[in-house]
Amino acid sequence: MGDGGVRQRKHERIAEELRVQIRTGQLTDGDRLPGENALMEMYGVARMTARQALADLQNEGLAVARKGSGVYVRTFRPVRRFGAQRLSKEVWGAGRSVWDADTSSAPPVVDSLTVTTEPAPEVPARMLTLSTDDRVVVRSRRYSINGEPVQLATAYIPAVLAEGTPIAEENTGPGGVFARLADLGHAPVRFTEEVYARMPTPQESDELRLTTGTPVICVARTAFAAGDRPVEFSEMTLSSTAYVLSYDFQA
Amino acid sequence: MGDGGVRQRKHERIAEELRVQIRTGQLTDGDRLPGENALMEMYGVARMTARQALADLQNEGLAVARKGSGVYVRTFRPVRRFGAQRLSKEVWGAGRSVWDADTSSAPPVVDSLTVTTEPAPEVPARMLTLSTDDRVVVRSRRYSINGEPVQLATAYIPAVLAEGTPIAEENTGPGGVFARLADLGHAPVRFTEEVYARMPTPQESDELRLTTGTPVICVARTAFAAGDRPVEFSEMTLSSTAYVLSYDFQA
DNA sequence: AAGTGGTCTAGACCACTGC
DNA sequence: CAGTGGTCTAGACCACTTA
Repeated sequence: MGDGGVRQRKHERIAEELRVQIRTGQLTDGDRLPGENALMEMYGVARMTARQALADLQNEGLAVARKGSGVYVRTFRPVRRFGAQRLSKEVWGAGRSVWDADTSSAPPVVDSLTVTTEPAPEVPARMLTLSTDDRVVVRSRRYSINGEPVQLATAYIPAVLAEGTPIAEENTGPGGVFARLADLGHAPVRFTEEVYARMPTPQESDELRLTTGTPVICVARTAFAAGDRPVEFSEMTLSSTAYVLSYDFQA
Repeated sequence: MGDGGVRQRKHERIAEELRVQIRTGQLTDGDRLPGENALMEMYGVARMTARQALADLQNEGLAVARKGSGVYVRTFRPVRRFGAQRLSKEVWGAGRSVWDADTSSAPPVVDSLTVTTEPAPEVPARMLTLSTDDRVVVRSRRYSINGEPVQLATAYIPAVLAEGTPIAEENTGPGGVFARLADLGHAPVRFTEEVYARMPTPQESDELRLTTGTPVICVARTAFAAGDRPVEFSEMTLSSTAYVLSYDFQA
């Protein structure tokens, strides 16, 4: 005691100094941080202490490590809007994909797609007011932008509506699933969306090529046709580095 | 070579076995995981290897460490709805706080509050179509549920509207800021909200008492009065363990 | 007082990157 | 091939919790 202040852990002190350099712009987006060896010498610490400091920054999402190369500054700069207007009738009604509604440059591309028909899993069953004996068409896909995977999505449509229609095919045709539902007289008129955030599972981390310190945003959406009949349920997992969601509503 | 498969890192193997026990329900919410010493003996590994396995689980949000006690399973179970309907006119129009619209039990409580008037920071200035020379009333607060902090929020209201009114006081009276804006003839009629997720800063982590592996959800909301005049801008930082956002909209 | 996780040291070997 | 981060070992001391 008597040392005049709080004892600061060495790795915290190192991390904080690097954090300041990032915050003030001395180090910015692609810049290389001092490596383990450099920090060991600069601060006279052991390897694991230097590593801990760098790990702190990575877990905060401020840095990414590239094996064999170095640790680099990563500033948060999400790219793509994911808004309610993407579901407006004008968009899919006109035979364009909902994604065309997005503002920025390159549109997401479906990168992998599987379509199956199977008994409804518990959550989709509940949201679609089905029993788990009822069957649903399941469309799982991954979206990428410029070769970077950004979203995993799984849509569930009751088999009674979708079986034998283009909805159960790989290619649903212009306007996508919603346009086909409209053709069948089940045009969605209302949506509810639930949104939360969490850390990815190792599998999601892999499929979306996420780096340490990158959470995902989970969106669960239910589409209702006239008479409040639920006709589609989707679960989406978005890379938080790729998306900002936007919503607009009246008082 | 010749070992017949992919080399699996020891800490990954340990983490995966624990993950499976969590996924299958052998270990659930408050359960204590095997500690560092136990894992060292069970797998014949060094302390740092056992630590790495436990750290992996913590960074995924599957476990929390309690110093001097152990590492415990944490399953994701958000508590509180944060939806668009909280902003409907019926809610604040009737002199109740927007939070009353939330469904579940104990309402969030303001736990610390500062009100100042100052030149508009860059982002609020842009959203309120002000210059950074213009002044704004800044209301910063922290909300807690049952003593657990869950949200940080900062609201910005143009000083030309708010100065000398209850909006610049600590206690804004029934219905809050929106009701007072309505009294002044600037009732919000439309809102836009932008939502994204990221890892917390060390300061946020502290103020919201977040454990490792808990992201935050950031919400930036702008309220518009008649004639699309922006009258309030709020930045909110929500603990992802406490909130599910919900939205409802028409095609 | 015993056990726990948190910090730290001082080594080692590996796979990968980039010149 | 030199340098990097990733994994791993085998110790040590500390602050904290629990009983």
